[in-house]
Amino acid sequence: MSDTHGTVTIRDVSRRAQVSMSTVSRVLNGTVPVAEATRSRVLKAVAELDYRPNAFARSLATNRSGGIGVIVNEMTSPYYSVMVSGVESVVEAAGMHILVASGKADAAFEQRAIENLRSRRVDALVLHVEALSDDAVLELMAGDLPVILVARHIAEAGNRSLSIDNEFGGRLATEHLLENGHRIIGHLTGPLSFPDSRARLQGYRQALVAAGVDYSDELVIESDWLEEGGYQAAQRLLRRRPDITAIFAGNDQMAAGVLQALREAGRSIPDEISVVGFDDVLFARYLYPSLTTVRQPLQEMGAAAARLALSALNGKEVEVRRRFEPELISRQSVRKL
Amino acid sequence: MSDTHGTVTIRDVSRRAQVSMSTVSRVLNGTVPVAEATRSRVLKAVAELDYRPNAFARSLATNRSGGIGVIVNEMTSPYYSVMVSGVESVVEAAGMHILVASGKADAAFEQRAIENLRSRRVDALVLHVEALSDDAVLELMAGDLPVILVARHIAEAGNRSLSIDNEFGGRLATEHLLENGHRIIGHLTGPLSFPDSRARLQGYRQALVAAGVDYSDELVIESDWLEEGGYQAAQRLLRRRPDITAIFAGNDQMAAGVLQALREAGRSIPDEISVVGFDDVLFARYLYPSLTTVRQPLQEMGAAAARLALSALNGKEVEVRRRFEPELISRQSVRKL
DNA sequence: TTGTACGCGTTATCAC
DNA sequence: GTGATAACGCGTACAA
Repeated sequence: MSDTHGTVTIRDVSRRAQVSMSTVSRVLNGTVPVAEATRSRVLKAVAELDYRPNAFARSLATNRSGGIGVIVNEMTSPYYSVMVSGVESVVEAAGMHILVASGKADAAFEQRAIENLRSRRVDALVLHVEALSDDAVLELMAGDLPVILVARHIAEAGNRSLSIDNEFGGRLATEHLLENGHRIIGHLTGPLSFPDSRARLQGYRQALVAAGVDYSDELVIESDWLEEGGYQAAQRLLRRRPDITAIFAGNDQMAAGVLQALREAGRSIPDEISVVGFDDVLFARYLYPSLTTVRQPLQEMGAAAARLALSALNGKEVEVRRRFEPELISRQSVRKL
Repeated sequence: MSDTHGTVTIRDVSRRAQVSMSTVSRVLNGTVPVAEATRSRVLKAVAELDYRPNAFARSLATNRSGGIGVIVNEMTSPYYSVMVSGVESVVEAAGMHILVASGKADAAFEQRAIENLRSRRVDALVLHVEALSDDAVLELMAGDLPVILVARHIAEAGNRSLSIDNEFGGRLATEHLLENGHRIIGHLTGPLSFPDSRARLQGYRQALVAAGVDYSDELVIESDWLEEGGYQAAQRLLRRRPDITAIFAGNDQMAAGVLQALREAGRSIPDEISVVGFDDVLFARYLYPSLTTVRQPLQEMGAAAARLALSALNGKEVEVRRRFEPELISRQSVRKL
């Protein structure tokens, strides 16, 4: 009826159902068995009064917020938002929620974001931090707040760190080109300060060697993950080695720049030059030609991280994969030689 | 030193600073002036003990969570995430945080999402809901929780609803094509059940008429916002009117499908046919040719919504723009005839 | 300007 | 299986 006369509390429910507040709490939380008759009486009162538990009071009593903190570089990025959505699906299903903060791949930002989420009293943290040092991360993990590390391998973090096999991904991309008959394959890396860049480069190199193709520094250019960087690097590569027949870009954004540079140079794709990207971001399929790339299972990794976080909370051990393997997505930007 | 022996509370600080708990509270919240000497003594104690206020207790006492709820169709969408980031920047600057939930453009989902955020006790709600009826929205807004409506105009919502002038956007796109000499201009709409679709169509029509070009149903096809839909609709359009020289797609995703269909039909873009999209999502610039489109000021609108929400909380009136105007972003997909 | 004492709504502990 | 009651940590009248 009239729910305007102040807030309905558990005490009101208890009075109406003629039981103690404790019993109401038990019915609602299902912690301890309650006689069926009492139970339904309580539920009836709850419905009639339209009672909603006060999350603040509950949190104060349990010292749990029901929130999981998530940190990624940039939540607007199509790349990270997929990971976040993986976390969310699991967390949501557990009746909890997520709080997202941006780290901007900057140590100070990341530190601040962590502090921020802590002050909000999140129950656990899922971190994708790129700038923070291993030591800082480990120190955080030593605290009492459960922390799960995503897309980053730190040996000392044990089973609390999930990672992607970037080396394997680099191999996948390169092997795909080799299998299509390519022998002169350029590679654009992200900044080599990123472990991901180095691992992908390593995979590229391994695949070449395994196929009996000599590795050459001349074919590798360090770039910056960005479209413009890919554009310029591709131009340099074309000047250095006009005989190149394929380019493996370290991410899709650089690949977009590569496509543009090739078009401007009058090289048709994939007829004259093939291109492979990395990430499989949303726009990869919209590029022209649609981009063959290496997909990272970000959604799955986010979900696994969430499961680990929840398990750390309820104490139940859970089996999740800790090393994720990328997958080749074949589209139109590669052609058989 | 040792911060492992239990939690530091405001009582510990008060004892150490030789003041009452109230005084500590005052210093921390700056509600009431405190003598400078006392103040610095308190701050010193806070620092020494590394005291962090308990957000739960604070919320229980103030009945404020510091959280602003945000609902969008899909938070992974590059489109909506921009709006969310607009909200976040303002909310964050105010020392608060956001909670995001997905509405999936489905009334039941939207209702559930709202209920969910309410149970988390958010202090205000920023809503981008497409399926929920006007009545349901108005009923919600009649409650005690401040609600700001985004990208949706409901007259009865008064100054709590922000909207984009889609009609103007449709005019912009069409006028741009007209100015470039085009006369036979097709238009692909989203589902006409969406007010946005109808408004953009209306703008298209107005621009034609204003330029003395007859409007023809034959040139308009209702589609579904999706790439595949745009692809098929473009094919139909080409069959109906092979003499068409330009297509205005109701959003960028359909425009991507249009580009593909045109390529397959052997019509070069923009030499034979020009294309304009709507939204300016992230991938618009990566399409080939890069897409001329109509940008929606989503970031700004999100920020304005956040400011309104905060103003509703602290009672201070604030001036914000309530009607937003889209803007033409000229790229490579349109050519002068 | 500062201190005292109570209330916020729930869960947990202990008794019955 | 159920009830009484003491925390939980902070804000805030009210008093001094």
